[in-house]
Amino acid sequence: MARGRAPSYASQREAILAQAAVLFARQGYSGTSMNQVAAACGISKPALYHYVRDKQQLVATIAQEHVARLEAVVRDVDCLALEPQPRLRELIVRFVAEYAGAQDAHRVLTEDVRFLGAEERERVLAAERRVVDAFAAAVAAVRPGADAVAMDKPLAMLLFGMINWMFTWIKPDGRFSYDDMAPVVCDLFFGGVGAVTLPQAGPGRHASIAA
Amino acid sequence: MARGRAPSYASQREAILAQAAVLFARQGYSGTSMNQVAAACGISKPALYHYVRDKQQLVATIAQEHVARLEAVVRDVDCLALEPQPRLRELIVRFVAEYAGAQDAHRVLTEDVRFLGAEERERVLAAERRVVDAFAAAVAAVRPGADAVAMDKPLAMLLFGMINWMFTWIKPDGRFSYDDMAPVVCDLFFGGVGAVTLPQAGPGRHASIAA
DNA sequence: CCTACCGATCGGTAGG
DNA sequence: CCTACCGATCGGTAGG
Repeated sequence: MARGRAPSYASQREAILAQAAVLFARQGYSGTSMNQVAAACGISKPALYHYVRDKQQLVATIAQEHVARLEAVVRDVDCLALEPQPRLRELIVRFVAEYAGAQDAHRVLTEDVRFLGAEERERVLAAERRVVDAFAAAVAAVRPGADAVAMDKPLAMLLFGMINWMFTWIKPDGRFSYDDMAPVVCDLFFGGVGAVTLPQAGPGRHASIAA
Repeated sequence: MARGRAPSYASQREAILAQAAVLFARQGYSGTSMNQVAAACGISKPALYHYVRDKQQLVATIAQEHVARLEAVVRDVDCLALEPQPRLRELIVRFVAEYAGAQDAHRVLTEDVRFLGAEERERVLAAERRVVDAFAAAVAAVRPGADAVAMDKPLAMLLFGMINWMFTWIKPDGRFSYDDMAPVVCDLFFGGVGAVTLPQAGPGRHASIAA
């Protein structure tokens, strides 16, 4: 009876999600085959389909679980009941740490969600929107003023730009780590946010925020 | 003799590059077939291969021409011989304008260069590195100090993060345009860059810049 | 009748 | 510059 037993369903499925995230991040959604995912997990393709319904569900799960962790970070920081500036700082530091520990899932979230079906895509985008709104509210709180209503969301997006872009240039063996850069982002943002003024509308030219 | 004539080789090739950029940006490199490119151009697949050698050359040309335009912007601004702060401001404004007019090529540059062969990829990355170095030098010039040598490149990358990320959230029919956001980025960066201090190295933890 | 898979191959389509 | 194809591999599923 002491023959080799397969790992439990739950842990095997987790291993599949982790391997798939690596491959999707490296090769893109369409450039990654289910054969490759199966091979990376050391199982056959039919075995892979025992754990996941199809390729779309695989990427949907990776993205959904990642954005759910980001929402959890927002909730955790809310529970700390901090003053505006320490609160935004805590959000930044924790998001950077979350990204550092889930770079593959993060790339899947930012690049591969477009390949989902309309319904699943909307579910992920809705979660992203909640995270963005939480950051925009945190930005508004550190920058009270008449134009805050108009500018807090674009400022939050510039902030996301700084931290989302990090994974393209920070290398594990390099001089600066994600943890090193989080306070730099905070210094830059808190130092500069007071200097920002509402842009005057150009002649007939308009564009708005969607995310 | 007055029958329909094909457009000239050069203009047809330009049209193909533009159409291919749209499709690659929308569907990714692997998710876009050469059949789709041909169909979008209203030509047959063999006709498409009359203008391009293969799929990789197509994406390489799109990325190379885009990064070449960015290098041209750097040269043009250098020719203006501006003071440090107006110079960096001019770089930011012109880069944002360049992105706004080449969003598809920009996405191809940031997402699809990984699918090139080693040689072509290195050629594009080398051009990107020259652009980053120019920004890092411009950042160093507005921020003279002992730690400038260590921090100018990461600060330039945070700056690139803000402007590179814009194309993910600015919508053509929205409230803010690329042109509206360029001065906001300038205000935020110039206002905050003075507050940045060199991060103290964590215990045994290191990471550096590659791009 | 369940689970956890296997070797083989399905109908279509990819780049060329 | 088209029709007609190739070697291979795609995502997904058959029988056992």
